[in-house]
Amino acid sequence: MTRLSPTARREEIVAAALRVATAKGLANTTVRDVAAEMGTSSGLIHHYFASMDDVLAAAFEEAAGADLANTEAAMRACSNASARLSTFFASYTRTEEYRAFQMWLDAWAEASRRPALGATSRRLNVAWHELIATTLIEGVNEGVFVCHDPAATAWRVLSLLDGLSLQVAAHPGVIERAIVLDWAMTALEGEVGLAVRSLPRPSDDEGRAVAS
Amino acid sequence: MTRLSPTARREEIVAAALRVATAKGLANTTVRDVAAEMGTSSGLIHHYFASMDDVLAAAFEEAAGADLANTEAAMRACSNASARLSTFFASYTRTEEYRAFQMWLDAWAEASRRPALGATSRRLNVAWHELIATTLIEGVNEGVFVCHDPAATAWRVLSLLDGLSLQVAAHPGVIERAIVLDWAMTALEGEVGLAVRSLPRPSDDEGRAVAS
DNA sequence: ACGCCTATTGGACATCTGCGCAATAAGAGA
DNA sequence: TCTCTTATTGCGCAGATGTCCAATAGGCGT
Repeated sequence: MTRLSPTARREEIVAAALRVATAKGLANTTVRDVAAEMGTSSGLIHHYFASMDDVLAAAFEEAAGADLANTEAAMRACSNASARLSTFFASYTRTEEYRAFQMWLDAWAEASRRPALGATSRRLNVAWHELIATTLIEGVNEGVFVCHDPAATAWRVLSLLDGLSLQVAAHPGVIERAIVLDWAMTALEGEVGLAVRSLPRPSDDEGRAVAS
Repeated sequence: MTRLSPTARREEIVAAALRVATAKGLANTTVRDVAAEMGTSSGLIHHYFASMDDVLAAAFEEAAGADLANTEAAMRACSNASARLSTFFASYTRTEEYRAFQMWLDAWAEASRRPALGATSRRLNVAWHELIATTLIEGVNEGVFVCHDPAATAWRVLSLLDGLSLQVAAHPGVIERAIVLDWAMTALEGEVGLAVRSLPRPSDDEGRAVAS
């Protein structure tokens, strides 16, 4: 259709791919889907991306990277490590649950088959881990957390959240989504020597208000 | 080729599908792959299964169901809850890591797209959960565990293992597979009020000897 | 030895997939 | 207004996929 600049077109392709992937999953997103979403020909996409793998990787990066950046920003606004952790949990479950966690499932499953998507998925997962690990170290330095191996604890917290969210997304009804946050925070409290429920739980109203 | 009885042929289809799925993932297993693996025509498969979804579900059930049964049997041979938990961890990481955890990744991702596979995946995940929850309750009754919500703790343990194993499978090198078991057991010890490292860690030699 | 049931064949069918390429046209600069 | 770069088209290609079906043949019971 209308002739766009390379950068603008590239961004629109990624945006369209993300819209399709959010609706039907990364693994089910095809070149023709994206072209139809944009209202252009399918050949156009290969003029900007060497392979579909690259398109999906860029779309995934767009979505998950934005979630990560939002969470990071929200945490930076907190004055202490405990508040940052609470914000992390609230932000994680908000973005991961209300948005499409199915995209993460697809990314993990496809990681071994699509190199670019796999590299992106890996990089983002590591970034999430470092976000937690950094906060744990800050908490230890503040004297409020007891944690002998922040990197290990961070992987456990992240993996626990992923594992629980995975059940919510793949097997609806097996775990009530509303309880995931509480369970994960309880586990972390045990890990860093806090009393159960000492980290304030964000209320459901709060979470829903921001998510809409 | 050789004419088999319906039950025998059905079993061979499932076995062949499992072999293919182990090699290249559930999501990448096609009717023709399975037929080629058996050395028969592809039409034969639809004489026994209404859809490919059913074939994959049966193959996944065969694999994951066997792992579950083996773990259950090994745990039943233990005399107390602590030993049963140690056996659970050893058995889980042995089967899940040395075998193809990729199959679980595919099952979770495909669960929303393939009804039969999704139902099987759900059922098996719930069964794993109940295995842990039951053992936790036994430990509480024995007076060795302190656990206010065994069902919640069981979901946390299982999800933590899934989340960690997921990283090992999807992003090789990000987490060393050898350390997953230790991390998960450490987390559980915190959950049930045991001292760190009080649950005996199965040695690597042990694990590798049984896995071969 | 014969007949019948059905396991098995082998390919047709319609659809989808990623990718590539020659042709077209839009728009910026001269 | 003309030219030239290149964004965009539209389709072709080769291969894959799930499903279905008429035809074949293997083997059990008579």
